[in-house]
Amino acid sequence: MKCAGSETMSKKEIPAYNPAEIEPKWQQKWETDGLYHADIDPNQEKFYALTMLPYPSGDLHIGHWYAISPSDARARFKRMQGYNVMFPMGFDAFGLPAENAAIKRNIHPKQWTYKNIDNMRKQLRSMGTMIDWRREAVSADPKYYKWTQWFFVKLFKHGLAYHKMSPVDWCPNCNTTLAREQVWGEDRHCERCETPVIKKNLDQWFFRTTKYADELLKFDTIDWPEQVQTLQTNWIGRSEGASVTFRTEAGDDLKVFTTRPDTLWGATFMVLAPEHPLVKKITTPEQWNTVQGYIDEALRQTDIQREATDKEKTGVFTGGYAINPVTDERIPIWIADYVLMTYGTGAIMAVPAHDQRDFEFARKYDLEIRVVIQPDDKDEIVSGDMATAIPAKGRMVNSGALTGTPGDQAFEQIIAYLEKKGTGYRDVNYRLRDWLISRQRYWGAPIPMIHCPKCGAVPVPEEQLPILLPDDVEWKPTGESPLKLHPTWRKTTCPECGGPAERETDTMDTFMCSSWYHLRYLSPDYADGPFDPKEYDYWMPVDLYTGGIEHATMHLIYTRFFHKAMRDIGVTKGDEPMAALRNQGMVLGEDSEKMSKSRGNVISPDKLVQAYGADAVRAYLMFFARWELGAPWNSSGIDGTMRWLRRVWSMVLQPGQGQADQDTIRGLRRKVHQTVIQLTRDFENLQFNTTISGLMELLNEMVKAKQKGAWGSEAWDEAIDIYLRLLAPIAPHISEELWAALGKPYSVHTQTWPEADEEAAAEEEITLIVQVNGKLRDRIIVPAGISQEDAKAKALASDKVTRYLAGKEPRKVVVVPGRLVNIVL
RNA sequence: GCCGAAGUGGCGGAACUGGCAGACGCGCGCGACUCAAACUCGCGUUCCCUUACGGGAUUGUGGGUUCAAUUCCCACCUUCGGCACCA
Repeated sequence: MKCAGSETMSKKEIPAYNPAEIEPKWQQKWETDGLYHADIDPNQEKFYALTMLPYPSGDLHIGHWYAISPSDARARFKRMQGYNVMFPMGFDAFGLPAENAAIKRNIHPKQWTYKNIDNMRKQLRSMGTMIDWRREAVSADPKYYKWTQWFFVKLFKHGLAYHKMSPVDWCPNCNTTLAREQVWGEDRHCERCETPVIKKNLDQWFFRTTKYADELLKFDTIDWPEQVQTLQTNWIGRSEGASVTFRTEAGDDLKVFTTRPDTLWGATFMVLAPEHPLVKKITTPEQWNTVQGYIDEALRQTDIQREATDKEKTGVFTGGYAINPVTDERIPIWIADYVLMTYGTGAIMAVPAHDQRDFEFARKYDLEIRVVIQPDDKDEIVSGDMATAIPAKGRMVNSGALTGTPGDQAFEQIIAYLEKKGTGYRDVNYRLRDWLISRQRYWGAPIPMIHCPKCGAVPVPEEQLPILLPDDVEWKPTGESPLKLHPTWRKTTCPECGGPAERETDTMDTFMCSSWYHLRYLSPDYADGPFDPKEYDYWMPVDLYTGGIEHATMHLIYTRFFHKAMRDIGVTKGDEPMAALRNQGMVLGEDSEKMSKSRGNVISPDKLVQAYGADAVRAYLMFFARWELGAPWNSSGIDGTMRWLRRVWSMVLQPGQGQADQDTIRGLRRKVHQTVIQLTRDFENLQFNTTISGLMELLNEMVKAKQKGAWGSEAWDEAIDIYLRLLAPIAPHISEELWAALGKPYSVHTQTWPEADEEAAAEEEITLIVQVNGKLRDRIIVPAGISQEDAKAKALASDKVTRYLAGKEPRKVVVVPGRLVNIVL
């Protein structure tokens, strides 16, 4: 007889599980041994596992752990499966927070950044990751940004970088311009500091992302989440339609884009954006004062005020007229701020009967509303009776030669008509804008361009790169680029004519640095190019990229654009940089709010590591939520994970006693091999929470088997061996320590992933579910291979069933082999 | 307004292909150990009725398909994310 008491009495003294002792010990040894070095091996299949690199803000946040440690476990799993896995790390080291912190504390941004990097390296090591540190890349390092600049020059030479004067978004707090993607929300605030942006007219550098708009919409060769595909597709905003040219009485042609060319006969007026360049020419002298007044008013308003959708539409008549190219009628030209200069041509043909905005405008200013589309499922539309516009497709009416064209043909017919007439053509428009990359700040890669009064904008010759960032600079933000205020830095000579010239003083958006960091990891010290082609050919593309969804329309569009542009320039190969992408969710504070210092709900990973050890923190982060969703932190939850690791510890080290029977042994092996099958599947699918619960379940079974005397048996040794290998990716330290304690050959991390023995995993007996009218009435233990007839017979013979049958014949009996019998009365 | 995701016990979540809803863990309750507490271990824990046996309800709501629905279909509600006068 065995009871808790006798177990206690026979207990041998085993060392306590002390992560503070074993974790640094193994981290050191792995480092010394170069255990995680990833080198080209043509005989082994490669796996490039990449996690979005952190900004060196000072401390690793629990969010970094949540992003990195499950990804690390996944990479370790792949490695045990036999892949040659590269898991690199680096730092997105340029950027504003360094300058802001430097201003506050009066230390140099470089010093601040590199001090933080040192600290974060230490923290990343304490996590027990399999990072190959030889491949680390730091974007603020001249040997890195030399190539960022080199890429800029390449883009410029191939016509993909250009500068122009334009109204751009300016963050008055960050004192710099922002890309369209970095302006968020209804109030158009800065993505970083949440200050509402304003417009400034500046000469700025852009990358021609719009050239790749169509290709960026294709996702068929990559395994990316639907959500990211949708976000990018919406962001790019492709609209198919037509460009139509209207003559004006003032002489100039007016081009508009429309997605509804089939409504052209209903275009009864035109509207220009107030900033439209033709406004001056079109406006008649009598109307000039009114128009000028309206433009002044529009310019005084912020974008937010102007673009508020609930605002009543306003506008003024210019006095000018255009000619509708299909009706040859004179139609008035208005200006109104509901037409945006930034989309299409900044001018529209207004079809009030079939566009709600135009309808509201027409009603307010008493302009003609002419019905030209009649949907089949609606009564005849009478313009005077309309309460709203009818934007639906339908048969063309009042449309000259095309009257009667059915709705499904209208689009093609009108395009053919316009193209034949020469007044319009099929066209496509995008919401996507070119990427504004100029930043008026110090801590970034200088744009390698020279402005020569004679030759214009000339790229710095490649052999002169990098253009180093000077250290002796006043980096206080004044709204001007700090580099502009440096006494000597900007003065140079023109590489083309040799005359005096000036350097570009803006620096690059840091998203440019992070568009190619995955390439620098390949060979961070390579001096003959941005990367070693040998490394590229072996490792690229990235096999699994993980990171937050917040970059869907920023980094993840930029890096795809960058890759495609470089492919066309001949630098990279293949169409996409990252073959698969997965997003993790966010860890919220215990109050279910986003963690922030001001809320005081920040969880410090360092303190958790001190209290529980890295293995417990890693495991808890993998266990406590669905990885792709995230969840609020729960402080007591981690105690359960710690308890589990301690139980693993004593299960392995504490000997048992007795002799187990065959059923126990068979049951043990069954659970072990079933767990192998489950964990292999779950790791593959990044379902980290169930890998942990699977191991917890197996532990519970093993402890029971041990109590029944399984300890010391062959099956027990096999179970322990497999358990430690399954645990290794999740909790690398404790598994290594226990592996060593059992005298197994170093290292558990170079072992192969266990193969399931399907036969051992198979169930011999199953619980047959017996339902009556779909309700559970009985469970019967039967042999796994039971025939349908036998299952039916057993179910009908069940006492509990006969009670419900009450002598009647069932109408129907459904047998699902191996699962259940449903008796329908 | 448009696009997308998600709604399962007190909480985080599980359920591979339509087949036992609630695995695993937290929390909680009872018990063992202890002078006591912590740790640890054992048992219980969706809700309602019932002393019990047992029964009923239940995966946001309402319908539908099916022998059978957390899973498929339709409508709606809530929450979150994105976009927003995009012609």
